[in-house]
Amino acid sequence: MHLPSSAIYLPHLAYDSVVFGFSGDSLRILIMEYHKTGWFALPGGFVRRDEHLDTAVKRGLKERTALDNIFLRQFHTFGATDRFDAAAMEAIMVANDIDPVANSWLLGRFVTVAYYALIDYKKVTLQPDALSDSVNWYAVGELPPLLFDHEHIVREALRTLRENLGRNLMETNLLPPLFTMKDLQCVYEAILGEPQHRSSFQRKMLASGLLERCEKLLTGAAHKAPYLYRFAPHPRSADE
Amino acid sequence: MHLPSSAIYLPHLAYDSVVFGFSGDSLRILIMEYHKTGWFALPGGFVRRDEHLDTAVKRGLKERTALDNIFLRQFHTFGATDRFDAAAMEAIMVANDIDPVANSWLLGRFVTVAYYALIDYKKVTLQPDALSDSVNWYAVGELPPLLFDHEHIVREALRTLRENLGRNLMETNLLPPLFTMKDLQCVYEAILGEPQHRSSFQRKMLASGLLERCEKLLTGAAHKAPYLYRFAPHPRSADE
DNA sequence: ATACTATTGTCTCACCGTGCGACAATGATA
DNA sequence: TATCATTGTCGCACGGTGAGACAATAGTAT
Repeated sequence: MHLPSSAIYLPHLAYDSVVFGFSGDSLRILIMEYHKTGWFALPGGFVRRDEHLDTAVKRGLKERTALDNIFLRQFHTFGATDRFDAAAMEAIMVANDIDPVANSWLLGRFVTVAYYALIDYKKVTLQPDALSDSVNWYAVGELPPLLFDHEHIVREALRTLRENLGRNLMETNLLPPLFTMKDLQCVYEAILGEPQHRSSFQRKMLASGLLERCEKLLTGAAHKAPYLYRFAPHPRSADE
Repeated sequence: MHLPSSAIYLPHLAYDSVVFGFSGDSLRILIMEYHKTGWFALPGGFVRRDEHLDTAVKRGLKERTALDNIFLRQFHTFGATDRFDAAAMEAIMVANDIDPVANSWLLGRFVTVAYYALIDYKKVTLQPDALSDSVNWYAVGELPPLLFDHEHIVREALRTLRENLGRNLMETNLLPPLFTMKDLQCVYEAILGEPQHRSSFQRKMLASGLLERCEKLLTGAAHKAPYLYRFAPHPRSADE
């Protein structure tokens, strides 16, 4: 079986990614399940010796989601000595017919750099890797128990995402090029986990200078046709 | 000469610390100068194989400042492939009579986890390490040219510090246990780099619920004696 | 064609935080 | 006792925000 080798990868250094998906209503996270163990974990990987850290994470994400140009942010590096569970890792290797002795570098301690990503999960075709049975979406709040310190990592990712929502959303590709104010509000509500007041939300968004209003929307809905908006290529400040 | 060995430290992983100091008026940063090279860099170090990442940073800081219980926050991990300059590193080793061949692990690529710290520089006795002539304070904005990507790291540290000022300041030990509103305002102004309006500042701080007011201050100053404040052990919310 | 319904864009109002200036209180000094 | 510098507080104007109200309108039912 093809396995990462200590010759090409930096030892003791890994990354994990918390991939948030959004599809109109709920916020979910990408979780992978290891072969024959029933264990769940965040998708992660290793960094090649001549590769930019950010590039490694993009590469891993592309392998699993077939998506390029993903919105991706590093948020914390976890370096506790007890965060890694060598026994669990060895069990995973055994379940996958990997020789723990020949690959003992995988049993050592790892410092992991954690990233979060935001993608539209309707656009994704999930692709399990060599070690995993499946990669699936789980609603935040209904996650299975995760290996290592991955639940902690998820909590920190969600906290950071909520703090930075305003600054991030424009680049996330979570919305189509043209969208209604209602669409935008749904994204905010899914991520923040609480309803937003319609009229205040609209006023705030319009005042932010991040949006450009376009033409009308006509699709068959029994009500007034809403405007379409797009993210402004060059966000304007207040005085324009 | 005593030198870190690849047997005790995690390879390819380092930390760098941006130590902000405050002494009543200006904000400064701790910069070290390498022996016989005239080159400046941030104080940093390596992580022992059985050591928590955070612990490694605390250890390094204690060696240089003799301070314990420092306010310390991780803010970013820098993982570009071109961030390290092997030629410069080799020159430093030669200037310090270190054999580059026997210590070639130091010439490879390093991913560095960056932290910032906030300390009161009146309480510090600076202690150069084995590789450095001196450790000194430099005002932000008057830094010497720094090695590697350290200027970039400093900019990011300052940005993060300013964003998180409100949440952090209580734990920084930048102020004595009891302090006046004026003292607090000076800290804010040094860090933010711009003057604050006295009365608004006072109102905002009192409303934050982070402060407790104590008795009067009597020290000889030709004016009304100001109240003394301390940080509330259990910050109260608005409704109390 | 007309009435009705659901949704949307906007307006108003009250409230709160903030920049900014004014004023009184007060400890030290002359 | 008078003066001064600094401090605590108050008032005002302004802008952002939560919350509700109302008119506009595209589709649907009658």
